[in-house]
Amino acid sequence: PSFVFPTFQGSSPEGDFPAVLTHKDVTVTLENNNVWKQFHSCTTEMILTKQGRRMFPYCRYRLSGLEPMRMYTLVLSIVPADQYKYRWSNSKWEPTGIGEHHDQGLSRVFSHHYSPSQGSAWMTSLVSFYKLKLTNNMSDEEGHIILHSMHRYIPRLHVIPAVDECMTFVFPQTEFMAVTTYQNFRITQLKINHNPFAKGFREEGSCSRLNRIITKVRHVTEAG
DNA sequence: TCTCACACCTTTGAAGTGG
DNA sequence: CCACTTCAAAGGTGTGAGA
Repeated sequence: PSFVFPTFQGSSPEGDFPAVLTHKDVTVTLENNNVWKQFHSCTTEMILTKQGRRMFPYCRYRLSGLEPMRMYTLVLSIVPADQYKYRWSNSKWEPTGIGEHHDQGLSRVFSHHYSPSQGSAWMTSLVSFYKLKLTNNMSDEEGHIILHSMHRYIPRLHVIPAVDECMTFVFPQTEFMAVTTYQNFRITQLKINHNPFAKGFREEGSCSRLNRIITKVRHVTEAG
């Protein structure tokens, strides 16, 4: 199956994108659609690092309509959403020329760690690609997905039955900008508020980061 | 723009504990 | 045995300064 990628809009009204896609009796639900929609409305950004960075949000699906006894491999690929490179300018993303060529030889896919499994196994639990890591290191040997910073990408879920043809599912709201430093402050705030690993940066109640810093400074001052 | 050391946090899994 | 708790190590965060 081929896909037409949506045109770039920067932000879009909520509810534009389906949380459910169906192809040949197979239905895929983007389970964390609400979080993706929040990020997408600010244009999602994903950090690239040399050693590899997890995505947040990550792709989390619920599948139905698979043949229970059949074996399937589930794979996530991340492909360019368009041919441009971008810059963050005046609080907006704007195209700034033709992007880097997407090296097919270098492009990588991420096979879910339960692959292959029976259809029944895939359908009884959520399928989360939280282990997937993104890197800008062209010489990466860890098998991470290699992307170019300041380019726009879209994840695709591939459902591959043992011998039949591959089914590909694309949720436009999972599109993101690859960056090495967050450009949009609103994205940083969304990450901090939603990702458990970033809890240390939340400003809540009397235990805020600012208060802790002040306390620490006071401590050092009193000790010295 | 990119990289790194860092404080701060969650997650993981082994070891301990009681029924 | 099993279920639950405790604990320390491993490892995921954005930061902020320097390149």
